[in-house]
Amino acid sequence: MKELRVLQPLCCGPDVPPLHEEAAEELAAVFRALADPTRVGIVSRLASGEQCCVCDLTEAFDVSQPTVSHHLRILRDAGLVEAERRGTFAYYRLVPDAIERLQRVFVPAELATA
Amino acid sequence: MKELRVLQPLCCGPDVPPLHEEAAEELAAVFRALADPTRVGIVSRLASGEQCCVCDLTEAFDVSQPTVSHHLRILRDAGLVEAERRGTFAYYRLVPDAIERLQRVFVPAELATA
DNA sequence: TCCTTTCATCGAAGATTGTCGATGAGAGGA
DNA sequence: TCCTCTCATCGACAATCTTCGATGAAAGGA
Repeated sequence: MKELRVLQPLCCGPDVPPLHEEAAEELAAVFRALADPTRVGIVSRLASGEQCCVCDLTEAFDVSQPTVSHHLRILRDAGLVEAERRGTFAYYRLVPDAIERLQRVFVPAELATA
Repeated sequence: MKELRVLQPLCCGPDVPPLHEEAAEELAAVFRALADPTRVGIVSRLASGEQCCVCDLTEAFDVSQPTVSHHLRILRDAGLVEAERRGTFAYYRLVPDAIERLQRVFVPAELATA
């Protein structure tokens, strides 16, 4: 019997049957972190490989510095970005594998066989 | 020169350089539609292939019927699900390719060459 | 025709979110 | 030591979101 299943939980392999309430909440939390155009822009920018300090992002996205810090905190809490302090600067980068993990959530139906 | 770029816009191919403000807003809108555990659950359920009427989903997710209708409207507006009326029932299913389109948004850095 | 069933919409209440200015903490130069 | 620079946190306000009960619309059976 082939069970088609498209939205996969973040944590486990492709053979976890339903999508528990807990997994749905966890997935929704990640999507919530990406549910803002400024945050999408930040992730996209960091995803191009470069590290950015907060002042770079503040300049790039036309919002105030506290707002950028706020967005970075949300992305950090969601496990999407991480920071490294050098002197007075804080350099942000994507968490390695964060994107790959997200891509694996969307498994095309014809490939998600059980 | 290889330009690494991970978050792709929804609309176009993989060779669209930055992520315009407009594309970021469009992406964020889709993520916003998935930023709720009930909606994640609905999409996951529909993604397993079966069609569901509203009363099925109301029974499955422990929220009221107007709330389910509200969530379905948000998913519909985001282009993720579509409805077909048969008699007094409304059957919902995933929009074909909606998941594949989403998966293509997350392009692992080492594959996104320009 | 009248009643029932299914679903969408309306209006309201409470919670969450995005944004800012003000402020604080920490590093480093003069 | 004092000043400057970078960044995080706080407090507040407006906007948005989630949820519900009440109601309306459409289909169909008795």
